[in-house]
Amino acid sequence: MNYNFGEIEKRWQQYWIDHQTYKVSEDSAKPKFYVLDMFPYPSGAGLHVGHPLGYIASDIISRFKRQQGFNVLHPMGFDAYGLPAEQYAIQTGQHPAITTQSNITRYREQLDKIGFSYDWSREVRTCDPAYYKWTQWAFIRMFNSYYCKQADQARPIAELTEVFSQQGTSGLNLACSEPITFTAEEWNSKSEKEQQEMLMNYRIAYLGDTMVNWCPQLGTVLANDEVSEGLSVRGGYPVEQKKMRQWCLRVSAYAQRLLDGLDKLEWSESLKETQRNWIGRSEGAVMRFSTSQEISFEIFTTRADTIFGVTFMVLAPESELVKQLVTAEQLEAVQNYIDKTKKKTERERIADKSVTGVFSGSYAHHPFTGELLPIWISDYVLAGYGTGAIMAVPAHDSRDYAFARYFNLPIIPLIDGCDVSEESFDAKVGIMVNSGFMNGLTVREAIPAAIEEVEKRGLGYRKINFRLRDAIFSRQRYWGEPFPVYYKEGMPYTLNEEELPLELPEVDKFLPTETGEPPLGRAKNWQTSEGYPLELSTMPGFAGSSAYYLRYMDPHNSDVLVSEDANSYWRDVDLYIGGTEHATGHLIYSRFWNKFLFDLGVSCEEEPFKKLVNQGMIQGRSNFVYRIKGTNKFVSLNLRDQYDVTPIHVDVSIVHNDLLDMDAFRNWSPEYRTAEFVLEEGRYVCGWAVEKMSKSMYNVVNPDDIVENYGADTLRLYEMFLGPLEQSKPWDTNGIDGVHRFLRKIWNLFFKEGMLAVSEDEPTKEELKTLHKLIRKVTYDIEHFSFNTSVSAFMICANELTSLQCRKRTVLSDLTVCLAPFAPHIAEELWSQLGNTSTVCDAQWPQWNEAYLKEDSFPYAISFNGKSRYILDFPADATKEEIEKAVLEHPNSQKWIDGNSVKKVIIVPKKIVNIVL
RNA sequence: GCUCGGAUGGUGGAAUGGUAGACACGCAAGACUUAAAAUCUUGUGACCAUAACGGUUGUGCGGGUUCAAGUCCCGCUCCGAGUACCA
Repeated sequence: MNYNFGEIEKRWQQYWIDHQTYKVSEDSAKPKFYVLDMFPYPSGAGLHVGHPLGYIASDIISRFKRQQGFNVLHPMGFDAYGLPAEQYAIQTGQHPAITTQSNITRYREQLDKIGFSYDWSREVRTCDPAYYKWTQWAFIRMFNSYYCKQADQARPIAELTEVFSQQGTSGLNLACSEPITFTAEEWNSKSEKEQQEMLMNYRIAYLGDTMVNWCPQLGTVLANDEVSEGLSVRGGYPVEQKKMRQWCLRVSAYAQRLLDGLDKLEWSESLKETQRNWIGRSEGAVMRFSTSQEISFEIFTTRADTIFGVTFMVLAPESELVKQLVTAEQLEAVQNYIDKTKKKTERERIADKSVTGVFSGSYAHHPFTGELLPIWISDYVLAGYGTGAIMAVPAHDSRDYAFARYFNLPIIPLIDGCDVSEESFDAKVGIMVNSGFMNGLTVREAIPAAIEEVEKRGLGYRKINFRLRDAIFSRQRYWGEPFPVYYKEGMPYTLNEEELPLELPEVDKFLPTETGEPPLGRAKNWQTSEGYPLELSTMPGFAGSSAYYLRYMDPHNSDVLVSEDANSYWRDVDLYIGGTEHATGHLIYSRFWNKFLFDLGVSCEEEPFKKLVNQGMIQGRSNFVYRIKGTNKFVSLNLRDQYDVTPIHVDVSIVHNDLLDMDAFRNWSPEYRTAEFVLEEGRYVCGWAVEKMSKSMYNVVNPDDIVENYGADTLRLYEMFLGPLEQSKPWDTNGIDGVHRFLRKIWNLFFKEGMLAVSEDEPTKEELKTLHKLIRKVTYDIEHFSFNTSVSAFMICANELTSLQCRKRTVLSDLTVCLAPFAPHIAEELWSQLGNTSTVCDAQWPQWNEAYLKEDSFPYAISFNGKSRYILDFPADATKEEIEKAVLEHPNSQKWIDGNSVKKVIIVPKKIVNIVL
């Protein structure tokens, strides 16, 4: 009987389906374990070999935990809303639902071939109305909530209107867009519409006029995490700043909790750091500056200690203050400057590092010295951060320094001995000078002292600022969740929860309307039953992925997002595996969303993902042939220097171990039909390079092909064997034979000349040692996500058992159980061949026995005067005297002792044995 | 600029401060074969040496701690990732 992986894998996959092997339900008798993959967006290209990497790792953990007696929840679904399907729809007219469905079908086929232990009965799709009902439901709840900073949680907005009518805003500390105060009388005298407008200031989901990232090519706004270096992440189109009225989520209200929560999570330090930077907490002070005009304005600074070094002020061009502070003489120059900066896209503004700015004509008064400080306008100050205005301290801030140098403004150094002739001194160290009451203090002491003084004099107050902005939640697109919102007299109202889901309507075209409205403007009867118009934007991609892990707990419940029973059993995700690219997007939004649901009492854990592992990216490994210029002749890699050649990408599927299949190459493209080759040693060797996996580089490897040629078990093992899970690495099919060979070796331990040849004899001590070494190593490795070394451990074990000719049932049985998480198909087959009637996934994970692992001998390190060292083996129970004697009699030691005046010999196993001569 | 990673043979990569290079690929030699493929066996960091034993050196560079450093500490170089006028 040969290892016929194709037949075995197909048969067992069918068995698992027929027996619903991986279906799980709540079981209070067992501890739970929730293993989650980041669900994929089903793109048209299908899966390449890099996608399953994380899925294989999570599947190994799932199967392992199940064998250890856990009740494992391991679901999968699809993040089905997204731009590519819609872009494709615009080009072809094909409805995105159809494209998405066929892509999902293809993904599912590809995933099924790899033998994952998903409970597919729990599948969710974000575009399914039964699913997005709960996305819309959460939105309604956010709309109907405000954030109370005293209680530090979200609360129903009805509570707030009650309080407003009794005491106005007095005594309240609320997260809001604009800080405003009013009395109960003022509130009560407002009209319904005016009250609604004021409530917008506090809702967690609110409609706000904000500067947004507008992408003209995509025809939609984008969130900050969807923009990178001024270009859209999807598509790479330029993005510009534009003021628009948009739905927003008050994520910023949760900034501190999002920051604090990180400490308790088992995430990689680098990912936590990325989130900390994104949240961007900075402690400082707000200071008020009066001006030569009627008004005064506030700035934010983290360096209050540098107040005596302020020589000018700067406003962001978009700041409201500009209008108020510009003088008549400067009006034209300022207007020109603002027009110029407005024309720049975000990208140009970032790329252009040259110093620009214009004087407003006004002056601010220095709060301590009363000196006049010119107020400038420059785009190096951002409208969106702090107050959109700064105090400039050129001596101690490099940007202020560059500006001061360019416009010839004074620079006052404040730290003893610092040299600001060439550059600013930004470091927060040194002794203060030229600083009035702070003179003689260190910078560390001066910062709090300055804030204290500012507060005492009533010039400002301590303030913590966050970089984290509210999430912009509207997209002017078709293929997304519709908002459960309608408009009455221009004010938004949400639908009742009973009216959900509000299904995505059909449209004739997926483009904006002639009047520039989003595609939903084309939908017929897009209004409530009372005839009020419905919202035309749809929700962004991250909406549907923000709470999907909760839905998996109870995916078919039509009454609630997740029942209390299901939620209190599954609680949170014990292990989440996915890519780092979601660090500042999905992983922030999800945490925010979950915290909101936690405040509502829907989710019983405040953090959704306890442990998170980022699998590395699998890059492509391209192959090249070298064409001699102007010919159809190709020269092998190591001879190419002798010719003038052009490297050409060649499809990796016709290259094996970097050797070109020349016939296949001639058939690959008509262009190469007549290709000739210059060979080395009769072979054509291709060059290679690590590049992104993409069609144009001909380096995409499809997992289906690997499964076809080597089997799913080989693919699974090989992906793990490639290197550490978290490391990015190129895919290189070259080494796969070794892994495949290992599986055949395992197979051959069971079968001899086509027959099962398993012995019932008791295993020997040596055989037990080999087995238990494996169990210990693999158990440890799985718990530490070191799958590459566990595959090695299996290979060593197989080699040892082969050379021991070990065919003992007890040994092979445990070996099979250990192998099951990695290579489930072959393990099932061997397990059933051993006569078991249950599946190997329900077999108990074996425990190793230390007694079998005891070493007979132990290596001792012997060093002479700390200058040389030998390692000698001694029996584990050797006494100090025996070791001493043996060391001194050892020829190497004698040689060493004779030629050198040795005073001290040290023998070190775990404990040090000193021999003093 | 800042933050976080990383640097070990021809290649991918192993090494709780304790025999560096496990395991695998590749390569070489051998066995089987008419031959090739497949399979199996042996060898494989570099240098020196040998009939054989063996020796020297070696984990990006320079220091340090230690009986002992790829691993810990200090200072560099290079590479990768993220982030960026965040005051």
